[in-house]
Amino acid sequence: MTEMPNPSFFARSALEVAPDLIGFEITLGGAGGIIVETEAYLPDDPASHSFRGPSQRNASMFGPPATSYVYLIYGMHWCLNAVCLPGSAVLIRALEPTSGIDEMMARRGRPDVRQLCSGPGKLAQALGISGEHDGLALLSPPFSLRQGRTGLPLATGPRIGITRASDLPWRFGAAGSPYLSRRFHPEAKISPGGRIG
DNA sequence: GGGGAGATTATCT
DNA sequence: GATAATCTCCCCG
Repeated sequence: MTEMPNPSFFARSALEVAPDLIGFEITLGGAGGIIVETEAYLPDDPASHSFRGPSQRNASMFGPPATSYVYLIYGMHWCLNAVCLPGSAVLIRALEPTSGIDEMMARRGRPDVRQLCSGPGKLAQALGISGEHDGLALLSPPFSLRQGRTGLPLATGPRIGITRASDLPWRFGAAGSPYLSRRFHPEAKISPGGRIG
């Protein structure tokens, strides 16, 4: 029950992996938590960094599945992705903090647990993620990924903060979790631990 | 508790 | 030179 996922877990469309990652626990150097929010980015997706093909920044997105893709946004925030099939990735958007909480609070400079990992930039800062963590294997130290919780009620909605393809409901999360970057609309709830379609 | 401004820089046009 | 998968602070009500 607390096993690492098989590498083939990530050798699928990001659209399948993104909802399946909800409930997994990810840590870096012992700090991290339960994944409660993700977004999918695909190769033919205008909002994806891979849309115009490989480049220096997005090289990791074309590497093997289960690789990290870390990039800097707005000149100051790092974001962590899990690479799936080539050119696709899942943005890890929010965690429910479970381990290394004191350490994460120190990195964030805030005592509020709800503000530790409730956003892609926040969780990267809390876990100490930066450019040096780009292109690493997510299933090997210093990262760890394991099944945490099962049966979480799943919600979907439009992705956040993008200008292109902003209507697609490719954001996934644990409905009602207090650790989301933003709430989902109530009717966006899918099914307890269910699959997407 | 919601809306808006500003921060700050790698990457690509 | 414009853009960007964000966050925080400040103001308003």
